[in-house]
Amino acid sequence: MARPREFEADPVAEALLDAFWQRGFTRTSIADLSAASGLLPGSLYAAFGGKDAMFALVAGRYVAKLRAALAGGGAGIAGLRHVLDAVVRITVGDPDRRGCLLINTIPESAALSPPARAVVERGLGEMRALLRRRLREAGVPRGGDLDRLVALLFAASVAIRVLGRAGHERRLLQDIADGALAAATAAAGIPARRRAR
Amino acid sequence: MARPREFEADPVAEALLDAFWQRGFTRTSIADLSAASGLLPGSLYAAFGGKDAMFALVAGRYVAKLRAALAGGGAGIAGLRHVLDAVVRITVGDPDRRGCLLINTIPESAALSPPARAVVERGLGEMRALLRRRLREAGVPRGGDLDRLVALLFAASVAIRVLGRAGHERRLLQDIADGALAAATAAAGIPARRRAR
DNA sequence: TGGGTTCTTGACCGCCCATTCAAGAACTGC
DNA sequence: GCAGTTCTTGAATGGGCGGTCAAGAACCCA
Repeated sequence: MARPREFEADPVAEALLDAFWQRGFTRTSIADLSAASGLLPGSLYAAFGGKDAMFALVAGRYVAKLRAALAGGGAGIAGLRHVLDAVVRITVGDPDRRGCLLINTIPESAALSPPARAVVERGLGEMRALLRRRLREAGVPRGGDLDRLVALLFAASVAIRVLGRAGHERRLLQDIADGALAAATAAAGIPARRRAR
Repeated sequence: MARPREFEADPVAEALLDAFWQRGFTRTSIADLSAASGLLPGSLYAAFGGKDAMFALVAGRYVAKLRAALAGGGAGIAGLRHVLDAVVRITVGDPDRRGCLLINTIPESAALSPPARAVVERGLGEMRALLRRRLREAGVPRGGDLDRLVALLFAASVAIRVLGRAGHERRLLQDIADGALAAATAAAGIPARRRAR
């Protein structure tokens, strides 16, 4: 046995996530991470490895949180509504409007290590798979229609996150969610209920 | 009069655009710009000012090219189809899959100078306005429906560009365009013609 | 109490960044 | 051909980057 570490990994990882989420991978320096976590560079490297490993860790935790935020809401069309509304809610609920860590990372994914890039890509794939599952539960049969609806709902989710980061007003983001959902329900032959505004 | 410059501004600006488009603002160094343009740093600074000014210039040229690429296609629903198909075409037509310079810049817009940021925001606003104009031409009256349709089509365009940069297959991007267009035509009461696949 | 192990500290490394500048080169007008 | 002006060159600047490391501190166990 030896000297115990003076910090807990969880809150430190959360602080690293905050830093990466706000400034992105490239523009977040080790000094930023050190300031955000309260740990000196040496301790960060001893505990987590290099910047790449820190980002991969943080991205994995982010995916888990996203998964939890979008879970529930029941099956069928209600579940779809729940997912899209949750996307809007978490987007505008962040006062810093940081958008989605995974999507923000796409333009700089060439700067990521392969493992970190894999975490990002798997996370996005999971979100797309969630929408597909919900559509299947809503009674949409496999086929071209399903593909098109998954694409549309995925696109809506991505755009809500991107335009949320760009600072667009909630109304636009909600219009995207409503428009995509109305399209999905109509095309799938599910009675859609227009959302009150 | 004095010594004439040994290069033309236009092809040099085009080279700068290529560099920024590929690697983004932050990760593109002056050395990158120098290598891409064939000019030494001193000449770049003398001709264009600092990195910020170079990016603002380049972004303005990019907007002009985008405007040209999306123009035409006639009025009404045909014009809308033309715009969305053009977005898909220019996205998958780029072998490097660089996506949209403006949208790629959103996550790092905090690193931009205010003038450069303004160019980016105006460019995106112009694209949204183009979709709104086309919808009006297609007979959609002003009101909540118009807002929702603009939002959906804009979201589709943004997502096509983002997911194109992420390397997704053409099929997904075309599904997004088709889904959004089908939704728009259906919701607007315009007879939609399903696209052949 | 003392040896062994692990953690923390903060200075340090070499490199690359955006930017500047003095010196030389190339041109025009006289 | 000379003066004046502008352009090009290439090195230099200070600062920040990701990453490392030796030294000291804190702990467990014997």
